[in-house]
Amino acid sequence: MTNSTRAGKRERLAGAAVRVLHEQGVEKTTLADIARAADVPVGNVYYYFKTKDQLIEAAIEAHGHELDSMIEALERPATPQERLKALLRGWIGHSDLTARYGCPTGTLASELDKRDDGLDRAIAKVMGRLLDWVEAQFAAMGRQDARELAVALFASYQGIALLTNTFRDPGLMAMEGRRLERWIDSLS
Amino acid sequence: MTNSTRAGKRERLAGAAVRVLHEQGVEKTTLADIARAADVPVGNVYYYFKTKDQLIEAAIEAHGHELDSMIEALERPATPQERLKALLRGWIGHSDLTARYGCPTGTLASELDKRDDGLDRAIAKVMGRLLDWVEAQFAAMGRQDARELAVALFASYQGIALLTNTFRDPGLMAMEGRRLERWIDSLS
DNA sequence: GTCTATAAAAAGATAGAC
DNA sequence: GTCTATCTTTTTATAGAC
Repeated sequence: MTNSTRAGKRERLAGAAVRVLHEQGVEKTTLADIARAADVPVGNVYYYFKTKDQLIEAAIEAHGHELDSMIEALERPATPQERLKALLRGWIGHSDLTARYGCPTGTLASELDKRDDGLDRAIAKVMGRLLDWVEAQFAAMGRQDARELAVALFASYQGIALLTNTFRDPGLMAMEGRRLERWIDSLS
Repeated sequence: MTNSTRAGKRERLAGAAVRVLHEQGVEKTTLADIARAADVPVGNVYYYFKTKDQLIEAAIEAHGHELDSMIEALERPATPQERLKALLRGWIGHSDLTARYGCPTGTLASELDKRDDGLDRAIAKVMGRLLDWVEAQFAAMGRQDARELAVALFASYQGIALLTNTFRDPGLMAMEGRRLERWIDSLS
């Protein structure tokens, strides 16, 4: 087998892990679940990842790359206000998935915090990159309190994702999303 | 042994479970952990609870009673604005604990959602009672959009609790708490 | 009613055939 | 490099002595 095939399976496992960890949570997910989703035999997983931790770490990295791509796409709109609203609309667009499984980043962060491996720091870094991007938008709007506003917006999203998930009601996310859009408009 | 002793151990187990589940999470917590915290032999747990699920359910109920007591205490201030700000200050007062373990209700809701027993509905009901109380305060302020405001406030709290936990920074909670106090004042 | 010892099941990890 | 079979550990749950 060539190296490219090897890389392919590794990435397939990491990609499948992102999906399955979001749907089932870290602790309820077995290596067998991920292997099945990636169409790889269970025992073979250990050729690519020495431990379950290393596979989770790869999943965090893969999820981080997805978020980085999202951020890149969000750079298109001309004004920071429009960019932030595009972010909000992206979140609202996933409200059905959020109602079922919560925010992928938030649920992962919450669960990894309970483990004593260092993986909670990895997901914190990923979340930090998105938070920094939001802060940059508020700064571009000329706000001195950009960090505080970024934390507020991000917290509102994480919180409404949790409520949407807990009450299984995508409508909550749509309602709060509209409110946050009005709030962003009011800041200009 | 008398019934009162029996009830005592049952409640001690449920109370210990509330604490340990908050600190370690549902999935990382074993019955042995809870038994140790309650000072009860492991095997004896099954005399009081037939399954782990039933013990978790009792913990949810006990946590619900704690929240109900908190709500009762929050009724003291004369105006709804003061009552909401008292709630905020209570949250801020727990920011160190939140930085270490997250919001007890939110982390529980997030984790229980991944299980296929029905316990996620139980924690949703508990959270719903607090949300309803917040809504009642906004309604008492004469707001027609009381539900929307209640969802927004509660989401902000749940979200900032998650960020506070993820970044291990109690200061985030203090900062957002002050912002929310100003926001409540601005609504009158 | 209380507790110990142990069974049963699940999941992570490894050895070794191919 | 790939995969099967199996070992080990952990944790839930039960049987039965006291």
